[in-house]
Amino acid sequence: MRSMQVETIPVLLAAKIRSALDNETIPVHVVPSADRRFGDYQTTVAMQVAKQRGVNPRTLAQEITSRIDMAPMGPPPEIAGAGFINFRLDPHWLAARTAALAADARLGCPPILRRTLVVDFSSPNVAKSMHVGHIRSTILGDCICRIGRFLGHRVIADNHIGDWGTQFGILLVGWNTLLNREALAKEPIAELERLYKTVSAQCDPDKPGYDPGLRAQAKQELVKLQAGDSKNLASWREMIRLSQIQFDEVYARLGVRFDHMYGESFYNPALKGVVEDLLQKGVARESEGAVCVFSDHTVPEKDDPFLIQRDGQWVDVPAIVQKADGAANYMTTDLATLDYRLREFSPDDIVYVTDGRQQQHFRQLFAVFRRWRPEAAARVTLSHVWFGSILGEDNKPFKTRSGDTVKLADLLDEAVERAERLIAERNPELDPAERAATARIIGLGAVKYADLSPNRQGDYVFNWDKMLSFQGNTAPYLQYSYVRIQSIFRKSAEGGRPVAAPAADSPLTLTEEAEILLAKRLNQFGEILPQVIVDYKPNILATYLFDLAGCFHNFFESCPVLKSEEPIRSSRLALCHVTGRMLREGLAMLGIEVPERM
RNA sequence: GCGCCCGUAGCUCAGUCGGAUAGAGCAUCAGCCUUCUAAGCUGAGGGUCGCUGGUUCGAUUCCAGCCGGGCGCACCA
Repeated sequence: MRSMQVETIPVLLAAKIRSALDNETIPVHVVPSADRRFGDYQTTVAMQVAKQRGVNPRTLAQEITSRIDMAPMGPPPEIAGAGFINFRLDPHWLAARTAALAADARLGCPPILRRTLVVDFSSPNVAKSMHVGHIRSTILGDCICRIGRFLGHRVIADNHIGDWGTQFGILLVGWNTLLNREALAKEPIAELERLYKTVSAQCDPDKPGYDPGLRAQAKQELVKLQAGDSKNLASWREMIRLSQIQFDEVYARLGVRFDHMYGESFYNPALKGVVEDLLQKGVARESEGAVCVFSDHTVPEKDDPFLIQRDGQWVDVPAIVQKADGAANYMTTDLATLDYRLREFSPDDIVYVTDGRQQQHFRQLFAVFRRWRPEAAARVTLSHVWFGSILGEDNKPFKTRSGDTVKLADLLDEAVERAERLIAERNPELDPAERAATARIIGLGAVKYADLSPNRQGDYVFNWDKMLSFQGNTAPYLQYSYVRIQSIFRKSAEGGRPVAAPAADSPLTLTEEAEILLAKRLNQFGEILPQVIVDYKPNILATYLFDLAGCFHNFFESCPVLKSEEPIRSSRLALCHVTGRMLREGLAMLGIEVPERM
């Protein structure tokens, strides 16, 4: 399929305005009109410019519109209110554009400057089960990758697995003293979690069974591991191997793929050099036995990630790159990772998808990196794409290590089971094999959509019913819209008239209100998709698809397709075809599949 | 204390580079299946956009100050 390589409607209209203003650089925002009475698109640029120039906005709007030639897009623009300029689209022009859209591989997305994007997401920990806390990063990150790829960017998905750190001291003590081989063979992650839980409780001074000796032993095992002790190294590798099996299973179910899974340990050999280089360049210095990066006082105190006000005084909150015990921490690892990625991939953007509580960490990380490698930092945009917490019914965050978390695998099972029950109820004719396959698509889609449709920065309360609700603004609603379109094509084929994909030059005939509204909405896909990636906000795409589905249902209710006469019939089939494709591909960008029947 | 985020319909949430009469879903009520899948569609009711000021022709959106909630604040990630 070819690409039509055209600009979006707001871009075309903005160009006309700029040319009318004799100013090619002025920012002009053309947006879909809030109300249908005000046409299809509107701009407030006349009021803004009039303000700067101290002239009457309506007069200026008059001047602008008199110099705009709208043909063949639509009638001359209208002026309304205080100086709004409203544009209307000619249905014939819209019909031609929609026909081209139907045959466009990019669904109307404008050409882009290709960028290289590294996306760091999911980041599960070895020896722990993946739980609801991992779901947002995994699904959001995957979605960003998918949209980036669709737009034509080079995307590198990198899973920064937690395979190193102090928890392995505790795990090794458990491994050496409490390991049940049988349990490990049966349920490796559950057994590893049991080891961790048992030993860590005894290493916690605030807990009843506290054993200082065991705590020292854990530290000892960690030191041995870090020093390359072969026995500990072998145990550690076994833990990673067992964990990797779990990760692979979950990712396969979710349809998430990574280009790399370099764990934290991958960067171990580089850590010493990072610290030395920071010291040598004067970015870091020793403080209380640790190696730290302090504020360089180049930004106002309140914007300085290395300062905080306490009791009216600005005090240092340095970034620690080497602890007093000589060990590196996650700041060091992240710096080494950043350095590696820049050398290996030469990215234009690096995106970190984590929860919002790590905002300070990333502000410090980015600031340290800019001071450490200014020339490299100038070539890359670093973004922390953060999201809110998942809360329990009591409005308190899920605790990560206290056992009360819902396992991701269980969540997915439950979603699929619920979907299967619902399908059996609604559509008993589906044979069991198709029902199972459809249940998987619907159940997983519901879970993903529940995470992608709200604003990522908000917290949300975990709730089975809400997450798996199949009514209203949900994935099943969108999938259902697609299914109904496919049903039309099936019916047509059964009647001996299979429907071919519409050609770019096959004319559409748009007469009914619902057809025109649907066509307008279809043409907005190319406007919203770039917005989604600019702010990394998949909910914009989700909202668009929901809205599109609404327009389709509206059209579907009021405009018979197969029973209408030519040329209306072909025209409506083309509308169905492009809507179906947009729903399928739009949902695919959210990581959601579509069934043919449900 | 300081920083970040949040506060929009009974509930869950969209919407802000300032724009016209603030939108959905759920729930409630009233309609629509002999007709392309009713997981749908149409309509109704429901709002001091936390409060108070400021900037502006125009503020849910920007600024300041409050109120309420969440998170974070040297060697965990």
